[in-house]
Amino acid sequence: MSDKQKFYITTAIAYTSRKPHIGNAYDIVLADMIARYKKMMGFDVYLMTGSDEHGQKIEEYAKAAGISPKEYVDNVSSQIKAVWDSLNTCYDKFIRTTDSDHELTVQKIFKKLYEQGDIYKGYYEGKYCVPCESFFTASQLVDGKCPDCGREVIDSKEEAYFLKLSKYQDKLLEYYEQNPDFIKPESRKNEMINNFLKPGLSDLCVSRTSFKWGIPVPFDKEHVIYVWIDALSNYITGIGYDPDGSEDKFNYLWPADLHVIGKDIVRFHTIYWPIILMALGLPLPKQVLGHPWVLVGEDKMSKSKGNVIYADELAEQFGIDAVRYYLLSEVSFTQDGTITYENFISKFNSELANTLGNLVNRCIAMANKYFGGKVAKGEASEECDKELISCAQETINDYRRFMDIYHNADACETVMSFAKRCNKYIDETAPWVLAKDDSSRDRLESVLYNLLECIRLISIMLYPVIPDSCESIKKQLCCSCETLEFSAVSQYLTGEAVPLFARLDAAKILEEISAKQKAAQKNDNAENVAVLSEISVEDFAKIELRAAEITACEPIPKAKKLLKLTLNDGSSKPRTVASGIAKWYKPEDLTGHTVIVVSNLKPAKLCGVESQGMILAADCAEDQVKVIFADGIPAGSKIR
RNA sequence: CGCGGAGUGGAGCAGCUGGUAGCUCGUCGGGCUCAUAACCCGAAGGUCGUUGGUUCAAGUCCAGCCUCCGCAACCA
Repeated sequence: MSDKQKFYITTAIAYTSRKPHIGNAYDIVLADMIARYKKMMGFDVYLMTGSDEHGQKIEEYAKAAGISPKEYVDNVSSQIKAVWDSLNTCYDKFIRTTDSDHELTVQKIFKKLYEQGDIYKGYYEGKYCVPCESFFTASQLVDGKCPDCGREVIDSKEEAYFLKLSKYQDKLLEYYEQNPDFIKPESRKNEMINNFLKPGLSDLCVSRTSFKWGIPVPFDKEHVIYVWIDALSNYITGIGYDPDGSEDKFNYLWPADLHVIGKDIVRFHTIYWPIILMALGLPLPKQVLGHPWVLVGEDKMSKSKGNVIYADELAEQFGIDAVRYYLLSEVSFTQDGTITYENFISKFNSELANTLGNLVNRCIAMANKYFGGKVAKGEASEECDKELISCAQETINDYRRFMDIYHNADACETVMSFAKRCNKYIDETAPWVLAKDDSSRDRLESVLYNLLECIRLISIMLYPVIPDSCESIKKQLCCSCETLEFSAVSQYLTGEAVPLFARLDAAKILEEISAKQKAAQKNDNAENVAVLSEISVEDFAKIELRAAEITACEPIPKAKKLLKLTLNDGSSKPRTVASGIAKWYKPEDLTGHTVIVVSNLKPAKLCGVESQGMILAADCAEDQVKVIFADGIPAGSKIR
């Protein structure tokens, strides 16, 4: 295919439950950066990404939306693709697990593994709570009873297919040992060995009967193939694997050189996936990179918290490269990165606009102003020249070293501090002073040449991170030389100076954003006032409310949010109620007060305490709850 | 003793295999004017959560404790 060495890189495929947020997008941006870097280093790169589209959740979401699962995933998958595209990512293939060739191959894989005995039919044994219609493992039970309702559970068996993990366990450990770089970062590998491999693997359940939206087991229509074999196989089905004879493309590309995934799914990629491959007789991927997450402030992003940031919207507002740069320079190799608008703007202004953008702009401007853009290589004999050049060389070395091990944030930092060094060089040489004196014309020219060379090197190094901006630099330099070496160009003829990044007005933007968020929140609240449908008097009559005096109150150990209340509800027996108000009330604040209790609520067990009813409380504001006191009303009074 | 992560100048972070505590932003003072109110220099500011231990020497290793944050359990 090519005389270059191949590099096959994949991202995790995104789950089509909803539009991906910026944290999900980190995966593809990181992979894209690596892909671009590897291309630059002369590899024949193939980057695959895609969407994971089966499963119970999607079945449910589609049902709730009143459309078919296929319609649902078609919609979300195209959103995923749109977000990826909005970030200027250059993937070669976008696979969908609903692609017919993928589905067909997965069935073949399943069948092959079954026929050779690596998959067998067995029973998923567990405890079943009939009223809750739920399965639990023995460890999930509370006092041997249903953790949801506290009632007795029965032993139950469900037919299912299993993959023999245990059979390959030793071989897998051996692979870890022989390939010390298989899992990165290192800490994740230790996690896998200590938590899963050492205790011993139990066989993996690879089919389900509880939902239909999946690839059917080809020889047993009651079952669908569960996510493991379906989703993980994308890495081979997407490039033409076939148990009956694969395409050339597969033979060329496999094994993958790098799986880029989030740290939460390392286990699936370093235990289940290699074992599936071993069972298929295929070589294992060379490396799995489990990257950290992007958090919003302190929190994980979630829709319910209302702190979701979408990459495409951010790119729309601030520019594609701004988003790429933020992600790639902020999220380090092992530690979660955080994103806030404040940080985003501050980083944008200080690093992209002030340090880099301004450097390029002032240098091109000077080249044009003093030499009409025509700047040739000259002597670089002064001390500061030598320093600059050796700094350039050092930067290139460090940059390569970091990029080769995917320390993207460190690579960005290295290049940025080199840009700072260039700014300093301008101060040291003061070209505007040289320009005043005709006799220092040669000196001025070589100073500018040195700067333009440095800018060229920076644009090459940052290309994988901020491709559009680096293209723009190239255009301004009118130079297509991509040799990562100082002094590779003999003469420049620069073009018009175009600012790369316009500084952002932080105060103004933050104000706009908070106004927008407030408006959105108001909308939410307005909707919440009347979201429930009307009920009849009869419905209301089903609820029994009584006044009850709190006779005792204590915290529940192990429960952060719960208080255990003992109530006198007028009856002879004290009533116990667990209430999630520990954050706002101390036990002594409540004892002696009278409250209103829903007295005919089905009891439930919470953190080991049986709660017989609930007390009324109001959600007053964001994160503020007030109990409704009914002091003075005799205990046991019926409320209507 | 549920699992895991973290506690370093005002903020956000580096500090791997132990030997004078660094970076970015912010603050203050100065310089420069080619450039995007940018750029450059200097200063202030930390007993590196706490206690004890190992060592000639500990953010850096060990043990205990405290606090914060996720997850799990959980707002009946």
